[in-house]
Amino acid sequence: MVIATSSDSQHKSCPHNPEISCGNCRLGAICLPLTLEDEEIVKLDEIVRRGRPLQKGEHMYRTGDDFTAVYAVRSGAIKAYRITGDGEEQVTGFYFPGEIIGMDGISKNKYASSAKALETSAICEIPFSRFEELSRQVPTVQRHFFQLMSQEITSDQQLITLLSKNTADERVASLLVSISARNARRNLSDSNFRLPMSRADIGNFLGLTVETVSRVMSRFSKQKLISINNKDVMLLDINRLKEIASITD
Amino acid sequence: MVIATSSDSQHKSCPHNPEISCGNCRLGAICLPLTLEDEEIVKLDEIVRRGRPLQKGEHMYRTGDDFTAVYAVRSGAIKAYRITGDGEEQVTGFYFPGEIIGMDGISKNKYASSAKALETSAICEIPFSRFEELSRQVPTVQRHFFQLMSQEITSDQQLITLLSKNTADERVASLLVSISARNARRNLSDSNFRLPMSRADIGNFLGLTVETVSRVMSRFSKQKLISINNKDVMLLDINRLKEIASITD
DNA sequence: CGGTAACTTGATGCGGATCAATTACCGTGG
DNA sequence: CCACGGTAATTGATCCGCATCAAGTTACCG
Repeated sequence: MVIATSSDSQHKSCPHNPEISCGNCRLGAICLPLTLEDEEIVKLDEIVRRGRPLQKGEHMYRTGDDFTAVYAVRSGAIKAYRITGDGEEQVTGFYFPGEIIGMDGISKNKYASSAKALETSAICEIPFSRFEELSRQVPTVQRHFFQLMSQEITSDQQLITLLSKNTADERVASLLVSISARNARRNLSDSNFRLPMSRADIGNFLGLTVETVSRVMSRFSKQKLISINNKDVMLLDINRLKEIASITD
Repeated sequence: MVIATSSDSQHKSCPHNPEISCGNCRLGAICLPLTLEDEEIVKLDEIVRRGRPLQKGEHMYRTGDDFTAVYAVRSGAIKAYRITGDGEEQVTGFYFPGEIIGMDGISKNKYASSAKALETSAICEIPFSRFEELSRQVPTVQRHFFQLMSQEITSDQQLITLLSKNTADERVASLLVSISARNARRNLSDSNFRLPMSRADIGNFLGLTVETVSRVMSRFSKQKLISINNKDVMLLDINRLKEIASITD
């Protein structure tokens, strides 16, 4: 093995490593391959394209771009957003490793939203026409993709409920608990993590201003529910947070 | 033809008439068969089940029921809603003839929401496992269903934006314009219709109280934008309403 | 290390919620 | 057909949570 001279010599263990397949990706258990047999994963692998990682701020796609593919996040974090009639941004979701994004493009064959990287992120591109074909051949793939889209619908509906009924405290607690749960799914700490998005993005997503988000988090901190150091968060009392978020399912 | 003695002798021209197939349903142009060839419509017809009409207040399904089918509304109007952690209702959508409901049940194989009739409604039940099979055989069916789910996602995201950014006036105007457009799609009047849902349902859906909905509508009425007589609405200045709703797409 | 963007904290104001009281509607039975 | 009771809708008065405006403070990046 050649000793690398540049600083990216640690590349092989880097989570953005492109030399990976669905078969050996440690996200297999939560990503698209979830229910697949080995030979089906091979077929999926033939379709999936892995490009260079996106840098922070780079777009995967923008509103109005021709829809060609859905994307699986392999590392990093992505935010999806739309632009309102009067030019404002509305964040519609945050996507973490193992999650699929871009399904809103199917209906009109153009993306209805934009997606950009919140930090350096590796992405698996899944060209849709080839994937559609695979779906027809492999019932479990079709079923699983129906389920993924359905999941997107139910999570959007949860957000609708949140925006319609909940207070600022409840909204912020919900987001923290949600991120915690999604970390747990990836076998990461459910109580100690870094928020990849800005306070502005959080506020935008939750239908609150930056100031309100900041105040709520400060208050949670004073109440010893969380401990914050800029973007690093520690959940000190997850159960209480869940209560505040009034998580039922 | 036998002269009917009972008052439902007008049954044959009634929109709830069960003696109908996808092939002769006048909603074909906007419903599931949209893109299908004649022989494919026949296959779809073999799957679709048409039961007796639902009376006002009757449920199609409830949260937690086993997911077995998606449903097409043939006549009437349906509201979908979930129950929040603290027992409150959150209306997530209204569904009119030609629209498909129940797709949120796919992901967990249980319905995530409940659906009930706002007035007497005829429903086409589409058993999902048989439909899945048809999707695999007929690519256009699969594609069309992907599109329907995607559409549900984008319309949920529009609602998210509405709830997050818009004022009471904008929300109410949006709903009126939306219902108007959906009526137009069915070749009904886009300016003169009856709201099948209560003010409470409207408010719940839009994240407002009954009182606010009532006030906004009264104000719109004073401004000669609409004319209201209980549930009957006439849109007097659709363009202005669209401006208020700041419809872009 | 300077400049700028991100974040925090405080003071004030407003849109819509809440509380309260009529008024209009509708199904039901006399 | 009309009287009546219950529900839905309207209208008014008050209140409160979060937005807005403003002023620091801290992190970040070239």
